[in-house]
Amino acid sequence: MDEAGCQPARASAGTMGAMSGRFQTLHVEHALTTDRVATELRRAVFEGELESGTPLREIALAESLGVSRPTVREALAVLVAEGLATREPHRGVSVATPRAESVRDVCRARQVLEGAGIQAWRSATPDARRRVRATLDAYTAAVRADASYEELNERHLSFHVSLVELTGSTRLVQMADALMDELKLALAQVDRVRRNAHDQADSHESLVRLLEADEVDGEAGAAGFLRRHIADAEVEIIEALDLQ
Amino acid sequence: MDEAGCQPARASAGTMGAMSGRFQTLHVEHALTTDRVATELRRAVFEGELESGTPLREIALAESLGVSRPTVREALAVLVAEGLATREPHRGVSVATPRAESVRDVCRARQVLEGAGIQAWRSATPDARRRVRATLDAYTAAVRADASYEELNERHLSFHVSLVELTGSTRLVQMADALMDELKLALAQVDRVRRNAHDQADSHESLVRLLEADEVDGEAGAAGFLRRHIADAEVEIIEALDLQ
DNA sequence: TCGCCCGGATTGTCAGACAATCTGACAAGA
DNA sequence: TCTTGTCAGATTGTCTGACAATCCGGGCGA
Repeated sequence: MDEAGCQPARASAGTMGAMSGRFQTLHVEHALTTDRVATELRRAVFEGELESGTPLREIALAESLGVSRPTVREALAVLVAEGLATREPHRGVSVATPRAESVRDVCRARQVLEGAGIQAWRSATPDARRRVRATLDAYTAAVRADASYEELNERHLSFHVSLVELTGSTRLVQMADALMDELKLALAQVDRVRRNAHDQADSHESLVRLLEADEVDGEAGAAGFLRRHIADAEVEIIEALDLQ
Repeated sequence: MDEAGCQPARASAGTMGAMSGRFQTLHVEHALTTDRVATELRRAVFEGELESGTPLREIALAESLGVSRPTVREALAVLVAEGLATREPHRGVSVATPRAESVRDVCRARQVLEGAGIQAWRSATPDARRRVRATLDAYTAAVRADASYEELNERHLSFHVSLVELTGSTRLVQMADALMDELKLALAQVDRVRRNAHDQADSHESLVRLLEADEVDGEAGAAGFLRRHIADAEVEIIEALDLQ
């Protein structure tokens, strides 16, 4: 039921936009220009073209994107609502600056959402269970194929979202998507140096093996595994941010 | 959580330039009109003035609120982002219609978020623990004082949010707030008939007693209590909706 | 009856304008 | 020199007016 094209084109734009390459301006059929602009801005943020803290001037964006200022304003409001940018009254919108505290908060929230997914493993639909395996396989395949940094990120985070999908709640999945977008923003600010952190595919394989063996609870089960995994990711990202 | 409803005194916008004493533009809570409009629309939705499905015409709203159409559009975008309204391309924005499925989904999500709060009881800050007790007391006091339906709702849901605050995660609290807003929307559509459902204060008292006794886990503990409580609320709301 | 076209209504988007406010720099005074 | 007041430029928040695209309901013809 997640694949059924629900009406809010915005939700899927977040996860699909970064993967779908660069044909945004041409191929979108009846996409409203506001969404187009928002998607373009998201892409620029995720790919690090816009550094954290960069002010997003309405007039400059309107001219460079070939749209009007009200349209830009609406798109900026979307970005702000998603937490990817911040607005200060009369001082405009700028790219959000991920602080260590916000990374900790995001990871605490991930802990809850993904943990709920794992707890729901036994009662989850076979479809959702298959999807966990599928997203993991896609991730490991991308790792072996030496895919781009952005694609690895995308597939890695998609796997974690698929854990939340085990709960069967579209709202929880939406929340997880928003959290992942914030992480993508933070990761985009990290210098390209640590792009090699993606040999964790094996770790995820172990996690899914535990699930498939129905070893869910406890510190030795999938739950504990996930807790450690997210905690590791947290300190890793924070360290990367701290040393700029 | 509701700020003092500041109706900004924007009376005479025309005749101000010619006089002498022109500095001293006091910094009163510079409420942007977009936020004012969004707040007003939210209030109208929560108090049932706008029935579910009512189309929100931009021009009509602009005239009746005394603002321009772009401002209304921005406010509507906020409502849509919050899930209180839905936009269909080229057909405009209308008040969201809570379906049984969405209520189920909201309750599933609440189960996860509030459950996480309860699990975090022992590790929560004393401040957060006190807040749970405080919001409960405020709720029961309102019940005894025979407060208005809206106020009872507000305090009831505030209590549930305070459970999520035990996690210490601002993002989880934000998510809970959004869920509660959706519930408020659904409850606003329910006819006033079942306003008597608010003798549950005792039930909440039992829940907090379990927490304060550190009896968290298990079906006999606070966790199980919460699960049953939310499940009950779910069927209650859905039944109320189904019989229109 | 069914399908097609049409005019009104509404949205999506644009252009231009203005006041309020913030920023940065420069001049005046201690 | 350091502080302070003022000012011009830049930017936002909001308004007005306009236009094309699209959707809706109704009349027309087959």
